[in-house]
Amino acid sequence: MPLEPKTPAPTVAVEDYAKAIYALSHDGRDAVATTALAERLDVTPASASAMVKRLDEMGLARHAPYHGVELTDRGLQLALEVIRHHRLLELYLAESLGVPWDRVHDEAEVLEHVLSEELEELIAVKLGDPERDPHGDPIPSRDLEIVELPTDTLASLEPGARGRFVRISDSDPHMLRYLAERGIAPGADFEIVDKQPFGGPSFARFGDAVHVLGGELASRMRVEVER
Amino acid sequence: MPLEPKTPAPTVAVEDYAKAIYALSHDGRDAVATTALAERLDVTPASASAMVKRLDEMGLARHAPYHGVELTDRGLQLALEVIRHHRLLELYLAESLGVPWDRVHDEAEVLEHVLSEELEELIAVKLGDPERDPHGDPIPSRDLEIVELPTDTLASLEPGARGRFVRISDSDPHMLRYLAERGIAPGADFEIVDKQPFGGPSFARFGDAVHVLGGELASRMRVEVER
DNA sequence: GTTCAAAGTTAGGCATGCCATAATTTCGGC
DNA sequence: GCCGAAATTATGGCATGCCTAACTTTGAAC
Repeated sequence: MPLEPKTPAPTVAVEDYAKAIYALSHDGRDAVATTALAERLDVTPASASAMVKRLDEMGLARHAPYHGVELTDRGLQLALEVIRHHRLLELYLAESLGVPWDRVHDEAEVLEHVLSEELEELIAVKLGDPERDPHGDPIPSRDLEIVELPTDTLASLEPGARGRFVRISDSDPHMLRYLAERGIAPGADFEIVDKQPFGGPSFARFGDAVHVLGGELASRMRVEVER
Repeated sequence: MPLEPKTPAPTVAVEDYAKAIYALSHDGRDAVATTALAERLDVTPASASAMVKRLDEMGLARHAPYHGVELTDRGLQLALEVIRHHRLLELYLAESLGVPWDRVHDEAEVLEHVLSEELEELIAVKLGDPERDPHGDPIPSRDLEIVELPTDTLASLEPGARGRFVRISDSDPHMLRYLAERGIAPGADFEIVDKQPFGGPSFARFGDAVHVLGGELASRMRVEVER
């Protein structure tokens, strides 16, 4: 029996690079600058350059020197697989184990790289093949399809606007805790009551209470606007 | 603020060595031979020797050259912590996610090294601070106490003996699957019906059915004998 | 006590993986 | 065509953990 040219299992670093490229390519497929990648992963551009070269050799990315990286189909698959792991884990940890909303990200960040396909499947089934994680991020389906809905930021809305808060980046625990403490979670409907200009806070009514949402926070909160 | 002389997090290999030393020292504290360690971990004696030296330098073991290794208190703690992770995970995977009995070991083997203390705690609480894993192995308590009950092997019993099957090593999936298929699990009461000499099979009645248990299997099944 | 095999150790290397600094090249707008 | 920014290469370091080969120690047999 001839030995297959077995692909070695991707390392954690490789998976992180694939995820980062995916995220920076606007969840799609345009080219990503080495420097942007380096910054996001907190390494020097030289290191990122070297890794990108490796991803290319591994067939996970196409690297046009001086012109950025793109994921290949296989690279995209890898990225989506890891993201599926991450988001399923986030939801699972929150729902089944009661890990606080603002803590699930860090746990998932580690576990995503070691989750077996078998466990992934059991978790997905147990959760009923969910489509979004606790932060409102879409979970790639079993066959790695993902639907990224275009959204607005809450900060962009003027007083009188109504909508639904649908999503927020999972990477800033402080913002998450702040929102969690106030009972604001993806899925909540709101109405903009007031807004200060120049990056100032928005005042939004969620249920009965009006909350003050600082400019930075408001610009991270993704919303669907009621038309 | 002066920097603490922070101990670097133990690597997976270090944790595995600590576990192996613990297991080979008869769940206790006598010295373990380098070669035995090497064999169990499937490395050469030279490699084991080098690693043992490192454990010593890390303060996890005491290595008396040519006279074996023992775990220090810290090493023992580390081993028990990892074992607690492993066994809690085994039970959790089996109970909460429905991972088959004969598969939980391999999954736990990976996850034990990355489980955070927070998750460990949530799992322990969710399971109600269990004392045994699905194979009947005792789970170290929160403060890392562990009670290893002395047991006999089923193979050592003569016809007429009655007892309870309490434990079997988790590391051989084939045996586990064999038992699982026959509905034999730790906790089951049995009676020895017949036994062939010279490592031959034992015939044991579990419930209504009499099962044939080959010599090797029977000698791995730990039992409490009814007095 | 000497001897000798087994057990154990050291010496020296190798492979992987990932990062860094420094020096150089390329790009693209002006 | 020049120039600064972006990116790349060239080199090297460090951690891990394994191996083989050669040596040392131990302890039991005699």
